[in-house]
Amino acid sequence: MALRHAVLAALLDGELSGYQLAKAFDVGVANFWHALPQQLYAELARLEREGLVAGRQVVQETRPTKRLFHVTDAGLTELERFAAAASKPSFIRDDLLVKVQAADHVDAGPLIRQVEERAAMAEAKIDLFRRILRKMRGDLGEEEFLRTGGRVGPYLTCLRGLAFEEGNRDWCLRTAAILRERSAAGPGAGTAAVTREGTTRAPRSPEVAHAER
Amino acid sequence: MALRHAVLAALLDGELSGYQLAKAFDVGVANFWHALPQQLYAELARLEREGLVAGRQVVQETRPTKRLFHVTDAGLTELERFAAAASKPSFIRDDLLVKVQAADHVDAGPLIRQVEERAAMAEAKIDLFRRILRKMRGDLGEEEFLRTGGRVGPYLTCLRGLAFEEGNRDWCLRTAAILRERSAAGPGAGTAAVTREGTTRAPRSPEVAHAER
DNA sequence: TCTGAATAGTCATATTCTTGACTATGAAAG
DNA sequence: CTTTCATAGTCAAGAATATGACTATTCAGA
Repeated sequence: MALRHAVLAALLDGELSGYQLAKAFDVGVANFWHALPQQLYAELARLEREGLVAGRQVVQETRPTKRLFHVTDAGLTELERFAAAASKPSFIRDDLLVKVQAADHVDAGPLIRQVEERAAMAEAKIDLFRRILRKMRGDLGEEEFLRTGGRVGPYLTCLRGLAFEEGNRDWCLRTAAILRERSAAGPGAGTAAVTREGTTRAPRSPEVAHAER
Repeated sequence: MALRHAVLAALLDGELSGYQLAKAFDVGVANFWHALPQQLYAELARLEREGLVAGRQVVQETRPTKRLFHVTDAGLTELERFAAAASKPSFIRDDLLVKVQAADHVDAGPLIRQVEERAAMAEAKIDLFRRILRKMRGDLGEEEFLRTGGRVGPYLTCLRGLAFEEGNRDWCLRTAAILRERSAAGPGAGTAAVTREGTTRAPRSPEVAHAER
């Protein structure tokens, strides 16, 4: 039940429509959470039923009518409660890491391409985050903004996003370089064959094994 | 469907029981994926039905009987296919970031405590990862190991985990320092009250609003 | 000797997230 | 003048994850 709180937190900086929320929680700017439009519309409906957010309809001349949501006092209270409760640790869950884990046993070519692609994506996010941060702090220097500025929450989460993507990029570049070097230097073949004989797949070592079926 | 591949990747380094897998996918060492024991036992059963892993029973004198699993050739082929397919981007999803996003609107005290607690957890993981890396590379220096060693996959994912936790720790310490400073310097109160008047909660700005209900 | 932790594994339920649709409208691009 | 993009939102179904409880045995410590 953290999506609801993520939505509440996102709505703190001003009213947003479901559609705007969906964009914020999608690509790029999703610094602190990620969710698809369907989830967000559903969550907004639930939150409204429970009185934690309230929406008002805004009829537009040029665009379809939308509903802008804002956090109610009850919502703020709930957020307060959530913020004071224990956080569950966060885990990494990344396709690409699974593939790198298996790097010694699979074809290096496609893997290297994907790692480099990821590095490029990280670079793009880094640019984006830097722009967002500049915009948030305005004329002030970072240190000054963090001491004296208003609403540092979004700035801090964006800083985390930036550092994360920098770490991502650096690791991807290094990993790509290493995999390239190894697949070039690999004795004979540069593919999975190298390790299929090289390392032990250990197809049944004796061990303590008494019975076996 | 990435858990199955995470399991396959984890089994590449040698046979493991469901229980051992569960430990690897739980706290700490879960560098590239995280899952609970129930998921893993279920996934192992599925993988075995589909012939991607095979298990052998090992009766132990002192401990309950266990089953050790290893990846079959079909499993290796499937992993190969997975590694060559496109990766879906990974997203951050973190309770603590949601709370920090709302930092300007909630009580700073509990939040600071949690951020510092997280910093300590990160520090512990850093130590753990450093130990694991040292063990993996043995006598070799890191660069040398990455060039010439066997099975660099796990080493690389562990490096990512290390960098991630270092980023975590640094960000947590900085965030805690900033929140502390601000809650100390806050005019009058150091709590949510600061922003409840300070920044705009914008309870209905006029905007384009034609109709409203 | 009792207690708790570690080993080894399972069941059922509930929540959450993802996939793949589908309805509309207006504006810009070709 | 048609296609595509951006806005705005919704439904249904399925896969993946999480929660909580449960059965056993052995070893170490109070």
